[in-house]
Amino acid sequence: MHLIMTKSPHTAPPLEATVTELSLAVGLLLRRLRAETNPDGLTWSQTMVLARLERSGPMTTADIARAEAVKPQSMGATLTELEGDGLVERHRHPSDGRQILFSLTAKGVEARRRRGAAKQKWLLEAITALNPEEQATLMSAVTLIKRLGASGSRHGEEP
Amino acid sequence: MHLIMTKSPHTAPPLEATVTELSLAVGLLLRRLRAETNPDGLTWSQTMVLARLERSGPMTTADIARAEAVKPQSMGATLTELEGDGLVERHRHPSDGRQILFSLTAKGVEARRRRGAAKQKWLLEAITALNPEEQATLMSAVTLIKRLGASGSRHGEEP
DNA sequence: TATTGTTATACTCTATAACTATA
DNA sequence: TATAGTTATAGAGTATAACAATA
Repeated sequence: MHLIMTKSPHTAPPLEATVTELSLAVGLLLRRLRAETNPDGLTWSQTMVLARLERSGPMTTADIARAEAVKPQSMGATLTELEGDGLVERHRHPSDGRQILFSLTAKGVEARRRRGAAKQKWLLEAITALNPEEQATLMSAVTLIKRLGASGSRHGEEP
Repeated sequence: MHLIMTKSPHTAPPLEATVTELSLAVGLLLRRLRAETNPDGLTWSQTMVLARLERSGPMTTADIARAEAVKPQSMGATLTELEGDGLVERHRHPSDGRQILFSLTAKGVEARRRRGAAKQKWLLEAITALNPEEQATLMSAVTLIKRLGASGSRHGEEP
């Protein structure tokens, strides 16, 4: 069991150190993920949206924006790119003419399948190299980080 | 103890799901952190560099770039901004005329102190709201995430 | 020749503001 | 009037490429 220790107990309450260390760690990992995203010419953000649609099924622009904690306009831009690449398609909402549902196309599903094999190999290997206890800790932490990411926000929760 | 379960056991090995879920969670949290960074007019990246210099002492451009997993040119831009704001200052390296050491100025130290109190209040509160076991899990995971972020890379390790 | 840093340029991601269409 | 989405513009954060100075 590894615990983060601040250099001296009097600097700050441990939880403040955790905020800083968590921020640094998350920033570092995300930059690594971003830097390596690209077997299909997809950016990291595009990949994340595809992953979410695959997992959650058809969603509206606003729904995806809420889940990813970005503004609808920003998500609209990403979806337009993905649509241009033929990876997602739009459908009219059955009862509300304003809303538009996005879902993966066959090509989008295929892109997800290919990625599963090739991408983020380094991260998969790094996680595989952890011992079982560490893997369990990481998986538990993922749910906690999601809660933190969704907490105290005007944003909606993730499904 | 919370475990992430994939919807059906046959979709993918659990560790692949962990890669995806970890990516989504980290992306979400980082967007929240980025969005809220700004009591002093500092951006998130600037804040992270100040935090690192505070923790590790004087570092060269290349050192910081390695630690943050960005290119030296990118870090150079960030450091130039911070220098322009009077938060960091440069010093000649004692033995190598090519290298430049950056350290916090008094104003930079003050900015860190003020931030400790005010910033990322929502995250500190969210972490405080976790139970002790969850907090311990999170702290353990921070060290794991740092290792993942540094793994398999041409980048150096973090101090 | 290899390394550290700088300058110039471009792309990704996201935000804010103003607008249109539907509820 | 409130909500979903679109269009236009801007800024932050990086990257790549080409260069200068030092080792």
